[in-house]
Amino acid sequence: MLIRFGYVAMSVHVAHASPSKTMTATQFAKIADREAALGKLVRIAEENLHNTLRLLRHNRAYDIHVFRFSSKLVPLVTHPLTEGWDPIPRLAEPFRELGDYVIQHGMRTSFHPDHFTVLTTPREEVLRTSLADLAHQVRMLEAMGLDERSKCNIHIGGTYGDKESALARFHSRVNDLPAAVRRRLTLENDDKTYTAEETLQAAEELGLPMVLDLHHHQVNPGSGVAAEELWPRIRATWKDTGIPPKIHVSSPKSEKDVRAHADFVEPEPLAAFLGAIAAETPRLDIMIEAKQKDEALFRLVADLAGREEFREVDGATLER
DNA sequence: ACCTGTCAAGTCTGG
DNA sequence: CCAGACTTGACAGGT
Repeated sequence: MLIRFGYVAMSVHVAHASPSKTMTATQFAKIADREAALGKLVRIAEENLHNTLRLLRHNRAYDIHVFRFSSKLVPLVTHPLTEGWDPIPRLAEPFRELGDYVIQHGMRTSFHPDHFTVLTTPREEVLRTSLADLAHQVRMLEAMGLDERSKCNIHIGGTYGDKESALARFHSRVNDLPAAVRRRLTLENDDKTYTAEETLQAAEELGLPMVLDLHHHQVNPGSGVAAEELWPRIRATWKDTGIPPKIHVSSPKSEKDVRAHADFVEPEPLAAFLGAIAAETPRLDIMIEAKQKDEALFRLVADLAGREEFREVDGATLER
């Protein structure tokens, strides 16, 4: 099994490289000249895109092939204050440059909208903004020239006191999505509401790939079925995508606060999981969600690479 | 340069 | 019906 590792949005090693700089809505509203205010947002977005490219170069230097873009690359883009504003044409060049770099170096990239994107919502307005968010992220991937192997990963959402009807809404809303959006979706089990089993069932029914989050499964295990038992079905959801299955790993911050992310990743549970699935899984991509970002990646890879069962292929790729 | 309260956004719980 | 928790990087305003 070939395993690649990646991290989320920002690096603890590359200084002053935030890809999520922003402006508050209050500040935006204070600027009388709307064109000037929008121009400022474009400048911030350019800086975010530039910093993202710096991060990709850093990733390349350390053999990191998996990366999640910040969901805040373009500030306030789906805010009501900027209604009717379309900054993507103005940002075509930096987006294209990012995408070219990703393609040139064979990287796997994705987006993961914030928890305000909820397709299960009964509220019309929330659904509208959720769809706008998704559409925006897909447009950014398109502006980068990245094909449908670059995904947008979402959770199913809330229950509103009735999981059955929430799931029914989820199904019909996914089916109503524009094809270009739907084909980019992946579904992830969450840490409170929709278990890995429930998420898997929805993914199978909708024909979407499922991202298994091992930490979420640990704190929201449902019936308690082991992740490796679900794995053959989860793996099967990736069959026709042209990309390896992806999982998320992180560790509880503390016993008191098990859902929060720790600085680093405990290697042991992951090593055990990988041992259980290695035989049936030729390739796997692992997204590390730890506070110490790429440093957590380096430590985890070093730990695993030191074990007998693993062989280091490059700085962020292992063979098991 | 550094500190602290605040920030666009949703959902859920509890009062 | 409303306040607070959840969670998080960065802003904004102050020293």
